[in-house]
Amino acid sequence: YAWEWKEKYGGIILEQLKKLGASCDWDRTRFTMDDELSEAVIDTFIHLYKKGWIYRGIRMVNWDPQGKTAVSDEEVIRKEVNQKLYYIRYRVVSSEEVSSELSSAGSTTHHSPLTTHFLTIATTRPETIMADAAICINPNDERYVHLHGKRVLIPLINREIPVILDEYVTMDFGTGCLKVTPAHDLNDYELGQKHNLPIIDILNDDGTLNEHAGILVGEDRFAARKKIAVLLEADGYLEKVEDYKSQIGFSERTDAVIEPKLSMQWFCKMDEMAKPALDYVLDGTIKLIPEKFVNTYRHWMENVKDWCVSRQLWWGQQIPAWYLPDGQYVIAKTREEAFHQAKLLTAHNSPLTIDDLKQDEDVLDTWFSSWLWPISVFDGFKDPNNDDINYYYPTNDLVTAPEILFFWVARMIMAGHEFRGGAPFKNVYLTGIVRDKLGRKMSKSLGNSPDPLDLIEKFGADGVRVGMLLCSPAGNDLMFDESYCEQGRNFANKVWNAFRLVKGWEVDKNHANNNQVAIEWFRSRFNEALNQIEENFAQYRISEALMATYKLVWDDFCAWYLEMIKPVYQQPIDGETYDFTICFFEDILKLLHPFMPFISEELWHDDLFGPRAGYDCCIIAQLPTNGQINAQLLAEVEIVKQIITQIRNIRNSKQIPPKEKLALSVKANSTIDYKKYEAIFSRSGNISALDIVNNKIVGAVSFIVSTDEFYVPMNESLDPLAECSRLQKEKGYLTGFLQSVNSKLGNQRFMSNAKPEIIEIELKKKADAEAKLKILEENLSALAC
RNA sequence: GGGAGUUUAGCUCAGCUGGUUCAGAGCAUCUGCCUUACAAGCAGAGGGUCACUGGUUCGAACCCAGUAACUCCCACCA
Repeated sequence: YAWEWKEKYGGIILEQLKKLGASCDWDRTRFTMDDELSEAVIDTFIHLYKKGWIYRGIRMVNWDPQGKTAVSDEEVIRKEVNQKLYYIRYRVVSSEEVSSELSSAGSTTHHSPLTTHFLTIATTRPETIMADAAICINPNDERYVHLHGKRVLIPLINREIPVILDEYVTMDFGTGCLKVTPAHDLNDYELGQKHNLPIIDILNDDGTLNEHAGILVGEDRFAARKKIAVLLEADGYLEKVEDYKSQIGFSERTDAVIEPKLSMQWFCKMDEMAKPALDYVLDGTIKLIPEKFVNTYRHWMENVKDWCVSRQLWWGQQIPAWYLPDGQYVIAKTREEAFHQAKLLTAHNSPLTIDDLKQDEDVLDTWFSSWLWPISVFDGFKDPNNDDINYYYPTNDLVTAPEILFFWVARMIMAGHEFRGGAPFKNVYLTGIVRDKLGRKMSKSLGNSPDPLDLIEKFGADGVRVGMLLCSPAGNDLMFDESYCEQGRNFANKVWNAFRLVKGWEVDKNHANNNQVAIEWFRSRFNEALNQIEENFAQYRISEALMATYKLVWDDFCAWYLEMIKPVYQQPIDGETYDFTICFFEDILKLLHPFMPFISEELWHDDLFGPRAGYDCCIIAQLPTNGQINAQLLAEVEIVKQIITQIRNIRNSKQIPPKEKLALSVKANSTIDYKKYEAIFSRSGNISALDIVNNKIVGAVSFIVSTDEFYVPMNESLDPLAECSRLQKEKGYLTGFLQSVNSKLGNQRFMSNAKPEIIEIELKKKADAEAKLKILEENLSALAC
């Protein structure tokens, strides 16, 4: 990782070291990688060179004239700056030269002879006119049809340049005439390439004008700008000057204005490598998760440009190119080999010595070593058939950030194909970017990134981890907020408290187990959740897997299961229930471990779970395997839970304390055997007795769950009016619901078009609603209202 | 300018070939409880014109078209 970021931070590290007073020639100190990686990088470079995929070419770099170095894109800071837009006249050369006085050029608005013999361009950089290679106009621009095929003279130096046509020029910006300066602007360079224009570089490395400029030689670019404006003005070439705001790049280190500068660089051809790398992703050999990145990836790969692999830095792998004094070069692994090759290039009796060779001072792009990572990390270059690489290549999952999908991931795929003949991994999981609550990227300059150690101090390592994972929905950025960590801490606390409860139980082996239903229910519920969690993991939905685990532990295990089996105060628990509970708890620890490694491991080794052998650790414990699910039991317990909720509601609304026992009578219309759940009603609902009845009970609070009727007798008499309005309200809702179902079923086109199972569901909805309505009406009439 | 994506409850997000997972989850909020594991808790409750407009369909959060806002990547304007 240090290597990966060296390009970005290498300079900063050097500065710091210098400040500390380290004494050596830092500017000439190279930081290189370990020998084996270094060798692999050089070998692959040579390999690609021999295939003809490495070549030298011209590229525009960001040049810092003050630091006299090239700077990377990340080190260029763009700022909005007030500038001047200079409107400059160029004289059109024509056969019928009209001699006219330039000095009285005040009236250009109407058709004076001037407008036909001059064209006007707008530029923020008048000092570069000496580097102009052409004037470009849009072929569709009707204003300038008369200029097609003409030539113009650059003011002051009177060099003749052509007028070229290209749709690149926007007609409504400036004057519609663009000066083309291939040496000092990237777009102009490309335009120049397209139209075969000469490249005239008028700037020295320190930003002063060189002899190619012809005038103002030796002046700094900004001084030259002012002076040339004066000269143009004096000779009547300056039409006007406007204020103009635009973005300008500044060097991060020296704050100098960045100068685009053409330079020779090493390139790696991409088209032949991109094709197979694209295919791996399109044919599913490599899966990108989330899938949306496939589109981006394809777009990139189809429009890939050749990769500039050389960098003007001191830290990095030096390019294995060696120059002869005459400018020729050879590519070789060592100086000796280079010398050997170089001799072949020179005449027989050449005086060339090995010391005459000069190695290229540029280094390779950081990604030129990083793309080898999946192979080099297992020593796959030096020893291509070793056990590790055979086992780990291709690996299952690569987890990385989407912003380096192209820089790193795509290139690893290319390198994998080229150097090992296959994809380096099967799945790429792209994480989100961590942002703060306001959606801003976490960064040092904004100061909005919390210190992880502070967070851990506050919420615990598990709490912070859970917090991070809770807000990591698959494929989205994560909006980080401390409250998630708080939730994580609370969850860890909950687990701890559940442990304390179980730990405190007295066990009586002779006690009978009357918790079979609860135990069987939880086992089913656990298996159901396990399926769901596995499925979430398989789809890389980490936050959802966590939430499913969270709910299993908090709701099902703590809130329901433990409450169901919890022995009454100071009573022992039976041995069987206890043993099952310990097993469940242990399985839960295994599920929790990926999210909460510390607390789960800590509890794992407590003697509550029995003695552990030396290496019996939660981290390597096998996850529980899928077991049976009793679907009917699960469904029935859901109904039981609803009933208990209803009872709790009654307590709430009638201000009955939870400690006071209530009786419950059931008039079952379904086949559910409620007696089976009596223990649960008793423990979780504090129900004294469960009676199965065949008739309605008058004077009791009634409610309906599913299609069964429940009655809770009250000591005090009920307020019939309040009961009545409650039932009326429910009736109103049901009637409306039934109406909508009926209208659907009455619709001919629905009946003929909808799938049979949909119709069946609608029919069941209708039947259920009707049954409920019937009960409600009976209850209402019993209340006599 | 080119490309990709997002828009569902106060917040962060599910919603998997249009119909029981259809309007959901967690957090936050409100109400009542210091009930013997847990107030960092328990028990309840409220809360949404599924960005907007139109279309397709018996039926749209979901499909199509347009509009708006936001985000990211790449290229950057004389």
